[in-house]
Amino acid sequence: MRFEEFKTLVSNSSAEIFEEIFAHRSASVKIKKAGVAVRNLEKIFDATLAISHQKGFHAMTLRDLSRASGLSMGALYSYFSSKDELLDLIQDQGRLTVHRALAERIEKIPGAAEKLTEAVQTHLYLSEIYYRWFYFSYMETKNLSKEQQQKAIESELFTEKVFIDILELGQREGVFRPSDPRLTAAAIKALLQDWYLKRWKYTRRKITVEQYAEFVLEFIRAYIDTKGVA
Amino acid sequence: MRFEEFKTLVSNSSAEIFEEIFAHRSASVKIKKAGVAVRNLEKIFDATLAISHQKGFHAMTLRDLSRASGLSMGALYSYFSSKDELLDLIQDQGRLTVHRALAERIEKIPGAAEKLTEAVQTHLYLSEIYYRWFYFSYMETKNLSKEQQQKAIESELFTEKVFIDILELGQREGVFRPSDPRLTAAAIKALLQDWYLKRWKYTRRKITVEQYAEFVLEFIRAYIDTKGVA
DNA sequence: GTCTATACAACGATAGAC
DNA sequence: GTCTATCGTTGTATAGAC
Repeated sequence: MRFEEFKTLVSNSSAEIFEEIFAHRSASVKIKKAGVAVRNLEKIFDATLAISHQKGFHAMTLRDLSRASGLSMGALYSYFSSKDELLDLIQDQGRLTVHRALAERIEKIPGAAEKLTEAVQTHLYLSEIYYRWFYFSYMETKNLSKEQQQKAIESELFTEKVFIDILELGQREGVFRPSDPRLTAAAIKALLQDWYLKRWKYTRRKITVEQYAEFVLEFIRAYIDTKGVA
Repeated sequence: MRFEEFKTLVSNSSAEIFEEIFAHRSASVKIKKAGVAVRNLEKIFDATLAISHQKGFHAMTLRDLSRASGLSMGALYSYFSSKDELLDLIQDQGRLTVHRALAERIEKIPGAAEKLTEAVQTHLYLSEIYYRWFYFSYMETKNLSKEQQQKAIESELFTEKVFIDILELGQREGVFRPSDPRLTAAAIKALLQDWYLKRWKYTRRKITVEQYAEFVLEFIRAYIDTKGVA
């Protein structure tokens, strides 16, 4: 699938995200009017991701956030009860969005080789669209509470499991040669994560996400395919 | 080379590190006696890396550092003039140590295939020994001054260049098949960095650094070698 | 629902005794 | 060379007017 096509698919469901936070976290969000709450939650999340991308969540002050979001300090506290809770809110929401998109797209596809292509593309395309969240999620893990850190670890292992399952299926099918699925899946994840962790490098070199996806797939296939490189 | 052998080679030159900081940065370090300064600089660096590993440099307070290093707040300021300068000090020192070790070991070796093995092993072994510094360096990049961020980018590109040169040499030699050296080098770096970024995962799975080095080399060779997998 | 004004704790940094 | 005591600032969070 082409990136442009994927993008329109995702952006259609993107508006629902903030309505979902509002519905799920009404305990924290003290605002009653859904319209107002949804609009401001989006402003707050965007501003938080933007500032944290520059200098990190911990270095972002609530005065920074107030300025960037256009809401006063007092108003901010109508949407979360502490700075740490804001961190949790963003993490939870991001994971929900990403896992859902990943799981939905892969289970439909039959055949290990085709699943692998789909999974790699979906992960890269998603991280291209939500790249600030992916970066944020990676870099702020150690600032989380123990409970939330556990969720982050589970999330890492969940994504890895998707690839382990595909690799094992392919070995049973005979299209992938025998190798340690866990080490290979870990390597695949490392290659996928480099796309958003080193975004400055790929942007500078004018590599598109489609070109990178193509390269990563060739790189992986050279190692796992039973036949040689095409 | 085996990791244990590498370790003894490096640890012999490891004691000189802090004497070198003391010599190079006497403008910041106000202490006159070399013996005292070297001993305390080591305590300060170790404590900073340990605390930052847990909760990040920005979240580490100087009271934390005082407690962990065993020096008072006042004494700390005899070794650096601000918290930001401490960050620079550690970054500079780490880069110096790593670049020197990397360059020294690779230029001696003839032949692209052998250079590649040596470079991968050296990078992984170094990051195993100085893993807290590697992790620190990666995660704290965006907390640096613009000037220091530039140095971090140059450092990333320097390491990558080592691999680009090896790949191009191998293509001229005819032992590596034609491919984009920059994309391949970026992928190699991603695999090397995963070792210290996801240390918890590999520790949990009881993967040793030698096993990981072996795996990474096989993974890379499958893509770049002219002949198939051995 | 949003604002301004403010409380209060914790921070980096320094002065001066020893 | 290191300590304790303290300064001024900045951070998160809240109270109460509108």
